[in-house]
Amino acid sequence: MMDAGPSWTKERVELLKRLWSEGKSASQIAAEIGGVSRNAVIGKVHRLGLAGRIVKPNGAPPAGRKARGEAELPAAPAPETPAVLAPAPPALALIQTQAAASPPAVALPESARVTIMELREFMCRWPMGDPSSPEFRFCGDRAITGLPYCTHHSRIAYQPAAERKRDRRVVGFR
DNA sequence: CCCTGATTCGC
DNA sequence: GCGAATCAGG
Repeated sequence: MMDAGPSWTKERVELLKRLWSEGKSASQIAAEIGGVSRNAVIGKVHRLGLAGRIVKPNGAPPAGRKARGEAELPAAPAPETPAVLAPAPPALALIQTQAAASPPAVALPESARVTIMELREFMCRWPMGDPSSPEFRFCGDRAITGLPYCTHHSRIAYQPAAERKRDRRVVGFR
């Protein structure tokens, strides 16, 4: 006589609604309600039309997908040289390798350091730090006229082949 | 690897 | 309608 499984009874749905509106995560709700997986909770939430409850303060949606068919971008039209970016920016791998290889002592002339918003045309665009981090900065020193980098970083960026070969530690690529 | 929610699709 | 599988992203 027992039900095979306590599906979404009124009580359970209301509990779901309440917890969801309280900001509980799907897995938390699933645990509290019991008998259901977080997937079940999410599925139900969507069916109830409760999805996408609170929008982030700024406006960027927390996370989500678009659709199965078009997971990735169709193909960025490659908007030419962004102008704000260096014509030939050093590969990220290279940058990190260098940063890591540089002695903490007299590493880079971390004089300026600017955010992308503070970056000006005459400033050195040498990236410093993890681009995905809010701490990410550009060198910001006075760039050599006509070049995207300051003297210091220009030497690194436009290192002669011969010199590179000798000073191989920086390579990486591939 | 942990977590989040989103979507799909067979049941 | 349901929810596991799968996905994208933090």
